Amino acid sequence: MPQLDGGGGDDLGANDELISFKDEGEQEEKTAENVSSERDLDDVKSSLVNETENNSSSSDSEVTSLSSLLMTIAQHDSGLFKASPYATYPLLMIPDLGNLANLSHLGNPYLSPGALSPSARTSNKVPVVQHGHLPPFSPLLSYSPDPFPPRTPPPHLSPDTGLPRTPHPAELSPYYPLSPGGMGHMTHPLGWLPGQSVYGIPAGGFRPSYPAALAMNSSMSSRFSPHMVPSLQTSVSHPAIVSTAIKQEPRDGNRHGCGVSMGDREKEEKKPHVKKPLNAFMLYMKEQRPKVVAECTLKESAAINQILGRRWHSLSREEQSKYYDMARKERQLHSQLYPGWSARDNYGKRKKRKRDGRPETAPDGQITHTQSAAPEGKRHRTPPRPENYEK
DNA sequence: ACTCCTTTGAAGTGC
DNA sequence: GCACTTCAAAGGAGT
Repeated sequence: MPQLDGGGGDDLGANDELISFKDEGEQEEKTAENVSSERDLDDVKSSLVNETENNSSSSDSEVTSLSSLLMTIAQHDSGLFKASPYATYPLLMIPDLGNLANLSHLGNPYLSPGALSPSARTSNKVPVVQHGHLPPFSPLLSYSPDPFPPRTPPPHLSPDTGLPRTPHPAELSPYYPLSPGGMGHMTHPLGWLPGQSVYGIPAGGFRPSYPAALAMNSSMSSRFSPHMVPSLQTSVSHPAIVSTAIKQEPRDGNRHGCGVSMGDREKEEKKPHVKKPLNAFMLYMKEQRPKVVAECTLKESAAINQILGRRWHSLSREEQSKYYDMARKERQLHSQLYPGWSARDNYGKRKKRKRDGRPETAPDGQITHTQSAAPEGKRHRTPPRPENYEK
């Protein structure tokens, strides 16, 4: 494992204990990994493909089972993907919030040079100005102390009236093209990839996306005096926001089974579902999945994820730290955008899973089940984070 | 149409 | 503080 002497001084996760859930076989595999690290990827790929194809055509149910397929993958996966996972590492994440200005020249889609307010340039924190009368995302709309706004009306102002108009994110970031209907078709440069389906956008619109909000924060803060800040009830949604009414629509009349009245239920359904920020591994998966799919023709996500899990473990501490860093920034931004959000809010948003086939009661009283796939003793705990990790 | 599978990590809950 | 649970993504497979 590339990780991490989780010493107490390790700010990557000093308090977290690294529990390897690799079994002994995987230890051996680790050695084999080194030995086979130079194997021709094409050979492995073709082997994988062949075996996969054989599996799919075989009448042997043992062979066709997913588990046997995964065994096959496991056999071939040792040291399989040694290419740097950063060969195409995009500058996806909002860089360290305190260093945004320094990084903006690198092509960060969210920022233009000089977009940050002085406070943002010098602070590690996203400037937060919380006004009770503003919508929840207002924290990102800090007002710039910049006393010298541009004399010419910015694009956010109507050329006719000089009054503020709501800037569309497409105007703020190249990543947010306008959809034909005028609704913002938001895609997150981090992996909310172009063409990816957009999460539910309620009529009134949601808060702006991370990048859009940040772009707004950046650009507007230097352009607008407080009274000029336009409404941000744009028709934009963050991919993390899912309209419950659209994505989580219960089919029965009383899915929650707790006597929720129709009105309450409707309200609940319409309440946007703010998703969890992606963790380091999820970010890694999002980035690497297409490569793995292309490399081994596998499409089954479960199999892909197993491969990605192994590749994740094969990453060096430094490599992993990049993703931990990205994830940390995601969480920071998420918390800035949704200060009151809790992961608990989403409990029960998914269909519950069973544990050992037994129904289980979730914290909210719903039937649930745990990660049945993780065998006893292999269940993971939070591993230590890379060296520069900060909560 | 819906759920499961499979991975790791963050965060929540309960003791 | 520990153990456990849930949910983030993904898409094929199974019901």
